[in-house]
Amino acid sequence: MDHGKTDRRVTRTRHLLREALMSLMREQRYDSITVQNILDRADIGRSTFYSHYRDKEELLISGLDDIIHSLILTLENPGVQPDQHKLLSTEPLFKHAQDEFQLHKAIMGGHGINLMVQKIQKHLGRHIEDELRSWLKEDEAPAIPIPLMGHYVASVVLSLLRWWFDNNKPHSPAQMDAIFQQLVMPGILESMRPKG
Amino acid sequence: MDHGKTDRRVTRTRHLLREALMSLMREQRYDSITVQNILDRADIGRSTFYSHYRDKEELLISGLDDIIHSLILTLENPGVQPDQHKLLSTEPLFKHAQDEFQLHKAIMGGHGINLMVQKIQKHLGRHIEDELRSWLKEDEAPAIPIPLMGHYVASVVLSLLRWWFDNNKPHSPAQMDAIFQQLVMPGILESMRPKG
DNA sequence: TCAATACTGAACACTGTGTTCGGAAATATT
DNA sequence: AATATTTCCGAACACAGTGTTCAGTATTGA
Repeated sequence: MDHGKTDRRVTRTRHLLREALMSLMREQRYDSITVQNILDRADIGRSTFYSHYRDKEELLISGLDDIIHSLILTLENPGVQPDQHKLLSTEPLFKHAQDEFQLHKAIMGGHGINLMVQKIQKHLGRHIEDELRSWLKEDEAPAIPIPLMGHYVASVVLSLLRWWFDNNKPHSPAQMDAIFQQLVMPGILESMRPKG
Repeated sequence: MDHGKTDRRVTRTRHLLREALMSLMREQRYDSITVQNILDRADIGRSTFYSHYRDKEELLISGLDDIIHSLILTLENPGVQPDQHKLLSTEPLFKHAQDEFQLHKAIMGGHGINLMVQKIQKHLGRHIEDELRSWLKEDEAPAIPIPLMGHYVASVVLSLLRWWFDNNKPHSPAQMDAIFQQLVMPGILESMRPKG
């Protein structure tokens, strides 16, 4: 009935591989990591690897999709009621990044990791677009294209996150969110007024 | 006396290699370009390549440093008098990008090209920091760290540039600069007031 | 116990890297 | 023009990493 054990086994192997890659990414840049490195650390055979993943990049993506998903959820459901003066709360993101420091560092640090950043940026951008659109009354059109604003906000979030890491987290998540709001909201509010 | 010919010859070879790389980057991502590809396109021998550059990345950087330099100059000397309501004019940048479209596309498009973006961002960030500091009266301290603001502004500039490319340049350079000002300046001005 | 499924690891072909070196070609010097 | 110097050429080589194959082993489920 519950043939979960077989599946768990498969999952376990994949899990080991992901963990090995993540672990290695904390020590060296993604580009310089070898499939053999991963194999050694995970203690997994070569052919086993290739029976699960087409190549290194597929492994990377598979591991990162989970993280992205949880990040997106974190941002989209901040557990706070909507606020006309707050586009989105980035505090949960910074908090998440603080808790899972190593992981985020691995993500932000690497070179071939930009897929990741692009992906987050895309999701986040879309989410922000929706949020912005909901602010508009019908037949209103903002001075700046909504998709551009989404792109803008998403890139700022990630840019602040990167700065925060590169400078060893000199502020608390709440402070970082406050900075974000302070930098971004005035321009957004200004631009959302149809005839400024 | 004028032994320029020898130097020109060397320069010519290097130039051919750079051009070949740039040309290839317009067609495929940097990562997938082979040294042999470059050699073939430049019609240069293998050992000659390695007598000039340590590896592919060094060639990339050598070619890009020039571009970065000219971009930085463009931004730092916009030929416009300083303006208390304008942190920097990005119009020259967008204009430059329009004129040298292929090149910029190659720069923004690639994968391993992030060195480039990082470099520009660093220079630009520093320049903006200086500009911001000049706005402050002595013993004033802004609510948000100056370096963070520099990082923020630089990342927005590059982010807008990228959006502009990805969406086939739907606006004029002047319009893009206007959008930049509109999004960024309110938050900056707000944050520069020492006690808001 | 038997069959199915998942893992192993050695061997292999292949692609790309960076080095070496004898000789050719271009350039500079006299 | 003859010679010396510098630069370039390209084949050959050793090396590292990729992805595949396959016969054999270990695990699991009935």
